[in-house]
Amino acid sequence: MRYWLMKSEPDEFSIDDLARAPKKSTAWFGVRNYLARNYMRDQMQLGDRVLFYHSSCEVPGVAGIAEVSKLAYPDETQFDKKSDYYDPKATRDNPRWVHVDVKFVKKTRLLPLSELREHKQLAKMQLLQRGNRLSITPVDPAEWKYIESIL
DNA sequence: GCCAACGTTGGC
DNA sequence: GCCAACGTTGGC
Repeated sequence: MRYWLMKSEPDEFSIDDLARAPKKSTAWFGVRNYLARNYMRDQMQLGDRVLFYHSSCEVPGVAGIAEVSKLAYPDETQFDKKSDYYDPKATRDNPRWVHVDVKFVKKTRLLPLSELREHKQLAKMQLLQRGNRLSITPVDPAEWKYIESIL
């Protein structure tokens, strides 16, 4: 089992939205970065644990825990001309973008980015590296364990 | 709203 | 295949 961090803008979709969603799960649609896509497509397994991270908001940080509940499959929004995520180069025969489903596990206290940065045990987290913009990053098992201990 | 960092695009 | 220009992300 692997561990991940996935960013979502809470104005768009928050941990509370996930808790309220049908079956408490959602398709993680809209990822348009190849590395993030490849993590979902090639590495995510059912039951993998996910730090649900709120980004681009007043206090960015970890807001809850989720798990991978469905393996990668094509992202419907790439075919939808009305969608912000429409990709004219994607076809149903040759889809370019896939995503997993994630399911609510629990809401946690908000663990702010600023606090994550204070812990030297987390200094190597990919999220905290300079210039990191990737919306999906792997989390080291030791980092995961440490974060659980301070949540 | 600013801007650093980084990914993507497209001309050559 | 290089790389400048451009667009996007996301913290501040």
